[in-house]
Amino acid sequence: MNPDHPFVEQVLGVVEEIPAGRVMTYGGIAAVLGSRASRQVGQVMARYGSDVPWWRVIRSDGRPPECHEGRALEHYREEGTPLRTADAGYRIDLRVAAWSPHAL
DNA sequence: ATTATGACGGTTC
DNA sequence: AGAACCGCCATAA
Repeated sequence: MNPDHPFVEQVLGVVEEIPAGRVMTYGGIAAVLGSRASRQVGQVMARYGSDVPWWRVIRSDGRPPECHEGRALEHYREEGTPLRTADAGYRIDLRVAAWSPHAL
């Protein structure tokens, strides 16, 4: 898997399309690319996600990656992403914040 | 080649 | 709600 791999470019392309305050799940992105390889999306983010709004890519649980949940929270507050603050940390309101690149 | 692991997801219990 | 399982595919050992 190198940066030139089409899958990588497509993933990064989709992520860049996500508007501020909105989010997309790993599986969602994989689905858009006609795949179910949500893990590959995660891998791509881990390797090449440094220069895209990675915090807008979350898990289907409505929580950002465990490693960066604190980091992501700052961005969410900054962008006004719909959050559902609960006792055990917080989670994104997927019902409202979920986004799809269909309308482009 | 085989096994384990990972910024994951969905189903089942 | 939480845990166990299986599916997915690239990488590392």
